[in-house]
Amino acid sequence: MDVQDSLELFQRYLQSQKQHITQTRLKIAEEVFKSQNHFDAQDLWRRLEGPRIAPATIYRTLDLLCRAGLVRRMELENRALYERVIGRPRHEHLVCVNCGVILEFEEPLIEDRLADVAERFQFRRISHQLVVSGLCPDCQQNP
Amino acid sequence: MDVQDSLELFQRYLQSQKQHITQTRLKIAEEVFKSQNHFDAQDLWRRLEGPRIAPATIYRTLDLLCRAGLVRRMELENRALYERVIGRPRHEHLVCVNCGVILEFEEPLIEDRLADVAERFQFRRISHQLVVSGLCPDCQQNP
DNA sequence: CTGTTTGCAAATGATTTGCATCCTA
DNA sequence: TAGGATGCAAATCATTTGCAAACAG
Repeated sequence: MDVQDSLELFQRYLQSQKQHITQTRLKIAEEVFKSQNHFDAQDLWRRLEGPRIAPATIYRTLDLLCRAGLVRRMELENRALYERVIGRPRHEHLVCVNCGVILEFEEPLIEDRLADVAERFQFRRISHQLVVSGLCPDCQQNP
Repeated sequence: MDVQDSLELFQRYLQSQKQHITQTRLKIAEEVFKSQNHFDAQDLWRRLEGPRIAPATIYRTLDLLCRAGLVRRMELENRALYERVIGRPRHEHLVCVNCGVILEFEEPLIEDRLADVAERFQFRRISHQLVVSGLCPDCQQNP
């Protein structure tokens, strides 16, 4: 699943929603699909300096990418982070409250539990976010 | 665990931190401990109308209550909700993206998994938040 | 008394919105 | 060519901060 494949999925999503495939959207999506880490809307905007893209458009496009299921948004203290999701295993996050480092872990059993819970409540799941806050190994040493 | 007991714990916390026990802090804490539901800082401020309490003080006091472990803060889309934690079983949340209703569930197995993960990463947990977004039973009927 | 805490008002900062113009389809 | 998409700038809105006055210990 490389950048081109992801872009194609995005285009297919736009078509399915009868939305326009524009240069701006492709430019933003490409930068997102090239990302290796978590980033916020400002980061992305800075990385796209050069082409004159408005912050508003960044937000609008990130929203589209989330709806398309290609990007995940996670709410942290006072800011939202995004990450490419497509072509990556499902995972959750450990966030260090001291240095801010984000570690990822996979724990399929949790997903199973959530499926049970949803069924019990007759709740139709769309997404979830699990964030564990604490101290990473480094910050336990140097507090 | 009633309001008085909770207030006492708060006072004990303040003393342990060498912070003042003020009328304003007690007033806010009391209102928090009386709450039955999730609320945001604005809600709380509105409920305290009458005594002239500044929003800034609400935020500062909520922060203290969280540090004291008596209140939990949860990050939702574009806003933070708080809930009284003391004297209640640990639980996670289902949030309906349509009507906003918040359902709670207990799932101790998830906590166990997180303990394992933390050990594996040598990560010292402080707190976590798990929010499942989706459609509640009602909103599946009337979309 | 002396350092904290508070109210007030102003500052912040991320995100959203209104709108004229531009660009897909 | 028509209606959606974009850039721009202004508007929002929750939260934070600076500071003089009020208060707890």
